[in-house]
Amino acid sequence: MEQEKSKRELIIEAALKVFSKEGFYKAKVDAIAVEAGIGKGTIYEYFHSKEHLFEEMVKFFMEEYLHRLSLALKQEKTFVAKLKKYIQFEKEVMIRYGDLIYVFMREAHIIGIQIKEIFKGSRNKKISLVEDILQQGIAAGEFRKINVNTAALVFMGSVHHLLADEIFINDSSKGEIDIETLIDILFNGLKAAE
Amino acid sequence: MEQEKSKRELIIEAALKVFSKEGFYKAKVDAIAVEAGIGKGTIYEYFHSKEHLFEEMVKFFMEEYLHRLSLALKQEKTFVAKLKKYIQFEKEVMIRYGDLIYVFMREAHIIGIQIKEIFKGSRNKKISLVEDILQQGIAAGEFRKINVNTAALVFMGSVHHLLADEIFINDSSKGEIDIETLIDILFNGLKAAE
Amino acid sequence: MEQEKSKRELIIEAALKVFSKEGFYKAKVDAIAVEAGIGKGTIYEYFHSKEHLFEEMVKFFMEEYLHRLSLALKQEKTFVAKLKKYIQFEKEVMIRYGDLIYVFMREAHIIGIQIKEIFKGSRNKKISLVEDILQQGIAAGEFRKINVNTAALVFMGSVHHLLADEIFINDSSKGEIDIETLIDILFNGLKAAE
Amino acid sequence: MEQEKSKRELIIEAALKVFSKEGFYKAKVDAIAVEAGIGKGTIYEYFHSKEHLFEEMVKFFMEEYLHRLSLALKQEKTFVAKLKKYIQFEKEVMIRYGDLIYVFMREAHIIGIQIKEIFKGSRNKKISLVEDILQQGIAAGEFRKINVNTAALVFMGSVHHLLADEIFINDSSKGEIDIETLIDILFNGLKAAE
DNA sequence: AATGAATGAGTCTTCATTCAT
DNA sequence: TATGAATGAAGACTCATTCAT
Repeated sequence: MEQEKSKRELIIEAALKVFSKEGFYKAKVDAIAVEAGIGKGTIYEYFHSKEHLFEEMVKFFMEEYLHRLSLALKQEKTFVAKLKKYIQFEKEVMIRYGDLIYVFMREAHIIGIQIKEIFKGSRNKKISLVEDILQQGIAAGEFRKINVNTAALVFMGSVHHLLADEIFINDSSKGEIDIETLIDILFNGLKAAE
Repeated sequence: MEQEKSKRELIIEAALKVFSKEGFYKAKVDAIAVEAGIGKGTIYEYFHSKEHLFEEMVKFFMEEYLHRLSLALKQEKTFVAKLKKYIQFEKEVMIRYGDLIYVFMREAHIIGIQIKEIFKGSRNKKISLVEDILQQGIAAGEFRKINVNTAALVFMGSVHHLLADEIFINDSSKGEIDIETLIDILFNGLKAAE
Repeated sequence: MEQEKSKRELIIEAALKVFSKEGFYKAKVDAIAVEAGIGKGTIYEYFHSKEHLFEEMVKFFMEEYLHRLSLALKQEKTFVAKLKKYIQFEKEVMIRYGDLIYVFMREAHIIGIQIKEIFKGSRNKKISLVEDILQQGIAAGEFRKINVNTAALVFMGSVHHLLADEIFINDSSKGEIDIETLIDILFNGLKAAE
Repeated sequence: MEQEKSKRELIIEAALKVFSKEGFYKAKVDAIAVEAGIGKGTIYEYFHSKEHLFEEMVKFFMEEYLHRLSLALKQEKTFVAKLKKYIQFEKEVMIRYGDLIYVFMREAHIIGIQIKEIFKGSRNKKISLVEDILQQGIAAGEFRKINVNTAALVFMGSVHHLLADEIFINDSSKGEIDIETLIDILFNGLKAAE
């Protein structure tokens, strides 16, 4: 039982490596087996099909991702520190796995797997985490009583775009985005002082 | 001559429909031929391979996209109107073609096609268009002298995320994002008045 | 009429070049058209199919080949000179066209074209030419009253093998076979003097 | 191990049958699979491609051929018996496989496979076998001190031509060549006694 | 008569999946 | 339970042939 769970995770982690690098169609089941250090047939002892493995891997990744993000944010006290932690966390994930969530969402859609609900749920949880931080800022009197959902998406989108720009377009594998300017813009806005 | 160009474009447009719906690997050359209303072999009269067709289609789409965006922005006078036009334009493209640029970029990477430069160029042109608008705002004394590159990415990322959230996650195929709140946040910031 | 014959021959000669270099299957009708400097469709005005063109080309080649060989041999008076002329002629053909007759025979067989009779007829004519020379030697009292058919095949086979060895195996594109030794062996035999 | 070698050879032998009958281009991988009584995909477990299979089959055939010829010749004591054995061996091979070596050489050349060296090596080994026999005759004082290389080629070419004439042209599937006359001509020459 | 753009039947090859061991 | 040899459905691509101009 313990053994089986361990092997299952072994496969999922190998799948994560291969699918994130090759995408669903270019990834070979063979390559995943090699990555996991097991026989090809063994994969089919734990998953009905390549699609099923992909689906389970997505679930695993999303849960793990949200769990770790949640833990990371909890480690910080102030909402500013939390926002900066969020940026840091996203940066590390993007450097390691690339723009995986977008990619998985897209591929799941093409494959026809019904995991939209998983993405929706995960995404909403993630948004909630950011909304909570912003709410904390409002409660502290530091932020205006703005629509936190929109604000959360603005923040997340900004971070995502800045990171993607650095990492995927400018090939800066460090993703050295201008955090201070970002925070400044989001906090103080673009408008000139009247 | 005129005829040939017409047939080439016919294929590219069919390819755009099929590739945007199915992605590179799931798309069948056959399906593109059917979509174009021609024989399978005809595609190979105009493109060496499926990959070549994909590459040419991406170039075509990116050029067309930037050209239209540029025209749309020129139609507006004030920078506020331009920013709203940008949102409108992005919304329409995303509703029609989905998150194509992200998708194409990812797939091109996996296929191994050397079109990163095309994306890079296009992306930089698009950023420039937004930077120009923000610069106009600064020149008009309405915006602070902020780093326009970061600001442009913040704006674009915000718009993209809000739209993607509406269209892909919440299935609101209209993408009814909260433009006023977005503009308010970006202009005035999150901070409470002191 | 004159015009048509000319174009037909033009195509056959182009076909000869391409088929002798590429073989039946690898040769493209397109390549033959390019070689002939005409449009692809034009070939089908003169021949029903690739097979038919191949068949007609084989007939043309065999007739031309035998005609020229016959003329070349007639130019020589003595049977020794004729035999040497035969070697010279075979050498030139083999350098220019490769081992075409074998090849055509083989390919015709595979394609399923009924030209075995053509080869049979041509081959028998060629054997007759050599038999006549040998008969001339016998008549002159220079040769024993040996079975001329077998002797002709021995001579032809010897020449063919020596040439093929030089040209195809040892890459000596000149085919410098040891004519004197060949003639010596065939005339005087291998046996030591008693 | 034993099993794998067995399956590999099974495929090669099926390939030999099909390629020798159809030639490289007309032969279908499917047909080879059917001939071998296995699935189409299995062939690709043992060979990268149709070309690779062809190449390996040629190597196999050439080695087997030379090995058997060598053994057959060793069984005979006198050089005359060895020469007759050579003829007998060639006849059997040609009846069974056709003019395979010529054909394979030609096709390998067209396909562009680099097996010319294999043919060259095999051919030289075969020539050596015949040269050794002739050398034995010279050593025994039965043959003149003639150039054995040329003599070997004369002998081999004569045999080949006589057999090809019988088998391919005159459709005598028995290849009943006139061995006595051949030996007589080669031993005693064509010349009339002085 | 001459052309070459258009076609689609035909073939090699890949790879997810099965199943005997 | 774990394996990997065997399979064959599926798909990219080629090229002989047609036919409208």
